[in-house]
Amino acid sequence: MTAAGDATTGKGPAGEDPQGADPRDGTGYRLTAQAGHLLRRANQRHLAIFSARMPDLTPRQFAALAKLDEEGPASQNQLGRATSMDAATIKGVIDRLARRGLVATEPSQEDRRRLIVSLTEAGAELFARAAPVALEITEETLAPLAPEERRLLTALLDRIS
Amino acid sequence: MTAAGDATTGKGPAGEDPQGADPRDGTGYRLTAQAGHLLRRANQRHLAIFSARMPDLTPRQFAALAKLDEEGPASQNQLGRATSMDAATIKGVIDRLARRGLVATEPSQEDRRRLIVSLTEAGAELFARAAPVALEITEETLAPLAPEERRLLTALLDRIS
DNA sequence: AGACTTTCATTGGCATGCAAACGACCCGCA
DNA sequence: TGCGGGTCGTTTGCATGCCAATGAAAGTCT
Repeated sequence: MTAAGDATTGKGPAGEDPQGADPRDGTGYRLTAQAGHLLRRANQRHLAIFSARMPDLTPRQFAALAKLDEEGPASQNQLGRATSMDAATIKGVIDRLARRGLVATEPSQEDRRRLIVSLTEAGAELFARAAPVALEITEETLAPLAPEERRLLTALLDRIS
Repeated sequence: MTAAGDATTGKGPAGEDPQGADPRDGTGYRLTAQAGHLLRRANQRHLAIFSARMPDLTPRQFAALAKLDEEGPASQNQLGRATSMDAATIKGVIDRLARRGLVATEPSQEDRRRLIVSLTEAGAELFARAAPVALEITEETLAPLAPEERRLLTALLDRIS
């Protein structure tokens, strides 16, 4: 270990307060006990696993390809809603995918505001190769949990989404 | 809200595959069933709640204040590790907090590489007012769950972090 | 002491993510 | 038929978030 004056604050063992309010100090707040912090950390680990296993696609780019594969062509905003990205975000994602030739865009005939996005041949092929890896990523993300716990976590996350 | 909630049973002969692989289509991938997607969506909802309840502070800015209040002054990188932000990210957060006079920075005496960050009077006061709100944010984030489920989710998230 | 390894802070670059503002366009309704 | 409200895509601005590279400063090992 390093001896560079790095007090790791061992703190007390004690029966912790699961809510994060701690009577020991004035404000009663422990960052690491908050749901938001835990969600962020879990997500961070997941993203690290993702980029290690699928270096050529970002999670969002893959999500867009997956949804296009799942549901077929859609307008940009539709696709954004389906993947939980706002209009500004999905635009950047689609632009980058289009620049790589993984998706194609064309204006809609019925509604001239809309920009229809569809998978290209290359995009479909890449997705087909990537999908199994994506399942492995989910697997590795949930690796610390037993099968029963994985289903439970999934269900709980879905309910607070 | 979706049918993914009943994933706790062994299921029948050919029920849903909770892992997200679905034999019905070629690639066998359902985006909305993946842990990463659910983590992201849950986090998204949490961030929305946060910014609605605490418009003057971002989650990361608040986290930095909270950690400083909890552990006292620390170097920038130390604080980053304590709040799970990398060196590049924590720098921006501290810069913005310093510009608002909520934290102060000064070079360390013992180690001239280090930049010691501490709460200012104003920062401590703001945190004192914000901490109760932060607890409410956690509360609202977990509102859809029963107390027992909240503890369970927290524990599961901690294990995959 | 001198070389090698680490750590610290900073910077540049790329990719989200969200809010707000815009112009174009569609639709229901008076 | 014309108009106001809502949608679509775009752009700008700000705040993460991470990687890689860099120079300065410590620490370690011989």
